[in-house]
Amino acid sequence: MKGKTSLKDIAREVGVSIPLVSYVLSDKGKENRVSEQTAKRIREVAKAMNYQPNLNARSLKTNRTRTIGVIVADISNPFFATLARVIEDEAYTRDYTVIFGSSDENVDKFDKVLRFLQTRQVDGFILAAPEGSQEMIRRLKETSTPMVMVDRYFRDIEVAHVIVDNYHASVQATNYLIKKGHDRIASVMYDSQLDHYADRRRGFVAALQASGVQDIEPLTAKVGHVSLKSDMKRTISRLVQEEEIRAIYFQTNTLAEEGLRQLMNLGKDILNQTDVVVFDQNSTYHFLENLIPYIKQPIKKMGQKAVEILINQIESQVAAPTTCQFTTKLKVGKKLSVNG
Amino acid sequence: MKGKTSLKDIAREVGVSIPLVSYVLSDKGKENRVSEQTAKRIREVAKAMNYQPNLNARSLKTNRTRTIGVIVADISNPFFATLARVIEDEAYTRDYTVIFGSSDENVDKFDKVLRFLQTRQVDGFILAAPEGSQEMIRRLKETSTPMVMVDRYFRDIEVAHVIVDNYHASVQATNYLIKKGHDRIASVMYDSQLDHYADRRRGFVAALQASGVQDIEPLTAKVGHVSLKSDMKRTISRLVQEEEIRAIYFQTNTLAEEGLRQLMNLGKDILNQTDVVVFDQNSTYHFLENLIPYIKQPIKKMGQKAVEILINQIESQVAAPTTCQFTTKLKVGKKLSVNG
DNA sequence: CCTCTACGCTTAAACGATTAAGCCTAATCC
DNA sequence: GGATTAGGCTTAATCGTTTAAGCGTAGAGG
Repeated sequence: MKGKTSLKDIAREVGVSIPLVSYVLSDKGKENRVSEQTAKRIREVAKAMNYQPNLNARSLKTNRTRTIGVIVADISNPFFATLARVIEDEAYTRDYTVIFGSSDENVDKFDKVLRFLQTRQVDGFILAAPEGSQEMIRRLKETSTPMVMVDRYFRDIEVAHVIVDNYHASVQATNYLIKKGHDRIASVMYDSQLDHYADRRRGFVAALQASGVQDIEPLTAKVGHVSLKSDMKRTISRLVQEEEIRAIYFQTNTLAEEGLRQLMNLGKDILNQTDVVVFDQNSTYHFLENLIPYIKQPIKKMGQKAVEILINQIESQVAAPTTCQFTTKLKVGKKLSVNG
Repeated sequence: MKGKTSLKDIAREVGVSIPLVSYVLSDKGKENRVSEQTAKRIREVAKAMNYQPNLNARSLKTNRTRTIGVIVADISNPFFATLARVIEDEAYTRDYTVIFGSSDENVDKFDKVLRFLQTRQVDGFILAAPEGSQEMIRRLKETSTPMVMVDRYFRDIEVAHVIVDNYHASVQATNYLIKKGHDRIASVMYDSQLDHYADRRRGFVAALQASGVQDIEPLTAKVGHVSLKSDMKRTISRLVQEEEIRAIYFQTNTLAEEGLRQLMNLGKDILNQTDVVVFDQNSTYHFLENLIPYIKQPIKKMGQKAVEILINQIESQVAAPTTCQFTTKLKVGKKLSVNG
């Protein structure tokens, strides 16, 4: 990356001062009364020398980097990978750069990445915050750092966020299983205090209660993030073998992925007998789309909206937190009988 | 992001000059004979004021940003998402930041992203270059920009790269199908000039020839990137229905995903009768891992190695292109008969 | 003929950091 | 006791860019 040409080089070549070159190349020639002749010459030389502005240097002066920091749970998780792609595209078209970080749902790591990105002078954040990160979000808010929360939010902190209507999504999912004739429906969720999970849980409970189910506790199962595999194994075994449940609503795609694996382990008969609904599609069962109904989130719109809101905050000091809640769709394909 | 504290603020607070603060906070106090007393005071104040260095400003002086640019085909593709995650982790532990960009296998977009990242003063690149990008790679090489190519490489440009032994991987995959008793084996690949695809093709051809197959042309099928869906539909129809082939080796995961979908469309009987091998695992059939044998690439090692090589180049001007070729494994699970 | 304005440019200062060089005082050396 | 050295700091320059302010010259206006 050596021998990059700077304004100085161009100025020397053309025989003018540095600011003049700066004016011309940032299209402020007119306001600064640069003669068209000189301007033309400067542009020519700049092109010939393949001038690329040093955005870091510019940032120093302008105090704006046109860079946004995005922290998600795990960039290799399909949901976040897709979201990341959308954010990247949207940001690039607006001439912003994106720096990603993964928190692994861990507060300390989240904090570390956050600070790291701040050190990089990002103009703002798009965050899928982990459980227990309220303090950091408050800290950001106090310093009026532009930010938008995605996927998650904290009910008691007023921050711009882009989410889906998790409550009604869960109602949709649960009702689907009810209408399929199941009277005993289980739901597997993460053991987490995050509000969007609580919303999903409430939706599930409400739908069951509306259908007359009373004793809901044994139908819900919580698994840990780090102990996912072992917890899921125990959970599926309990639900399917002990409780003999044949309808499960997995509240995230990672849960479904592991859950389906465990269902398979119990044999294809059980797998085929069990009706499953999943929150969020996942390419995991993409080519079996017909098989697993799923709650479809408008990821593309969510990502674009998040970028839009964030950049509005950054560029015009919009203080009022903008909130955006999208509705989901339950996608049900024709069930291709695997027993065919 | 306002009210950030700078060296100046600390200096004023402590009552010393800016450089003194700089020396202390960058652990160069000793060399510069700062008294332990002053140093202590500076550290205290820095902490109290929550000082975070402005890495952009530092970069301006040091001419190093500790940032690397990573351009892949599509960050939402599982292979690249996983690779991205590995690169991110490895970079973070080395105190480097990563900026990602997707090229969509499109040269113009690749060039655009490349220039964009250069503008951001990245110290070097990790690139999965698209077809036809030789010119840009050469340009980077001429300016001695540190870089490592991953997944792909150009046979005629000497650049550090981290790839797998594509030739032997293909031999493995093809031999697997041969050993399963198939005498007519097809392979679907992208219609691309990229050398790693050529290597895969050669492996396939060589394995077939070694087993005595002569007329290989009708057994190979090329599909386009943009016209993937329609091409695949036609291809699968030709191979499976006209040629009555029941063994297919898909040379990438995206090909397999679409190919399997098309196979499904032909009915589950055909899907079940057809033996498939895929280059690279994909969470698409992750929970059906038992079903589809795949060529496993050591993504984690590849990503780590790429970062390592790149940072070596950046930090010690290692000019000699380092090359790293990993071997793959054919992963075959027990075939779970889908027919029950 | 003197002043004013327009024009086309330059100088200067700043952003936040790094790094070389210099200055002053007090202690050490022979 | 004069020179040297060590210690503890400051000044100055610089990275590439932006932006405000200033400075000549020439033509217009009175």
